[in-house]
Amino acid sequence: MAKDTKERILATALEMFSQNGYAGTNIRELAASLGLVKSGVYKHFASKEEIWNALLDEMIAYYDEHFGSPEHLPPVPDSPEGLVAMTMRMVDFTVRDEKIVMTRKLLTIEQFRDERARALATKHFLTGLTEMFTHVFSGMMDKGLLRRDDPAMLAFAYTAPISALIHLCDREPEKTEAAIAQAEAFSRHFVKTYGAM
Amino acid sequence: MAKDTKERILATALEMFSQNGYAGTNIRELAASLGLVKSGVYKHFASKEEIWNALLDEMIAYYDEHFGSPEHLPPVPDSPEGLVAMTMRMVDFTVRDEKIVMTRKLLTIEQFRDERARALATKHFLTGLTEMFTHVFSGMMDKGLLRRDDPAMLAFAYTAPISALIHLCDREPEKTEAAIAQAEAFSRHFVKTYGAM
DNA sequence: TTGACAAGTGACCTATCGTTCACTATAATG
DNA sequence: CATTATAGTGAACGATAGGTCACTTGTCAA
Repeated sequence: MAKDTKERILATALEMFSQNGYAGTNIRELAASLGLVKSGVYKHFASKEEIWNALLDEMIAYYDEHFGSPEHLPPVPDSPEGLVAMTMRMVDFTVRDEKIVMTRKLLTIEQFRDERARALATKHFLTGLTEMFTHVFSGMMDKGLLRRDDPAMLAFAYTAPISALIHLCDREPEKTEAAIAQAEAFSRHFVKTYGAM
Repeated sequence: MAKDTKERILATALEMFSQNGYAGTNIRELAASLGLVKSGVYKHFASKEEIWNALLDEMIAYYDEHFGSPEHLPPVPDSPEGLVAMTMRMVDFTVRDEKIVMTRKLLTIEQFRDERARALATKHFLTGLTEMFTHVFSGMMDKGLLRRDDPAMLAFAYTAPISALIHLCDREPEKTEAAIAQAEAFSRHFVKTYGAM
């Protein structure tokens, strides 16, 4: 009946794959948790692997849509404190949005097995963030808010520690509050270190 | 015949688990790659899960033995360039030692499924490194080689980006050279930024 | 009203999983 | 030399995996 079954399958697949991995997930359970029997799943996807591919397609499309083009770059903050605030908004969102958390876990788990997961993981965890903050820091230097320096290096030095804390939240959710506090402390330390005097 | 079969099983299990995950590995293949038949494996381990547990025991013991106690802390460098050199020796070793690479991949893959893997991952990827370099930076500040600052914060700011590059090498080995070069550039940038003037 | 189609069911298929067991070869021990 | 434990074999086990298929149901258009 439900026309959105296909999407519900993908949503549940994300849930299960991100917890138990592709190999550790079986179609019976997936179907059962949607209130249908496994053969019903095959009305929407030809195979388990096709579910996996569709899920990756969705994740890649989502990433490109939200972070792929220059028009999605965040605004350049007007003050050092603005950078801290923007960062904390991003961190807070990314560790609390369940779908994004599951996406990260899935990429983390499957990065060694699947080529596309591998590529998306690097973009998602490293290069994407660095590029984004290269733009931010470049703009802040132009505004005289940051000491002149290599913006790409600063972006890497800034985003990698925060990314590490985000991964910590994924791994040990009970440490989320402490990790967020540490992210804020780090962000302030960063602006103190690199802020224009 | 071979008395070391038990260890060979563990070595092969590390190889396979780190590539395909626990659920994605089967005992038949594992046994075959050792040149024996699957029932032979059960002469040494009661179950697949026992192999997993023994492997984790080994990894935990190895970690505690090599990084667990204060006596294993690295010497405090005598110059900023000494810090760069020490860092690069560590990075070079850790991305080229196959067993350590596989250990990291295994922890990465299984961190969401197994409690002990989760705990070891946090130590291995985050807190262990931070503690180690907190000591290093504290010593360098005492020697007047680094500007006075919170050594724990500096250790976090230093190790997290390097850790991110190590993960990149695990994920995309063909980028190893570039990642190592970036690690060195980052290290130099760090000492320039925090070095005592 | 009817016909076509999409969505879901339940029984069944084959392959493979982890695991067991009776058995054999070997090598050390009394 | 007889014995006994160890390491390994090969066939078989039940369970479960992914996948198929004939069939039913509900919906909507002609």
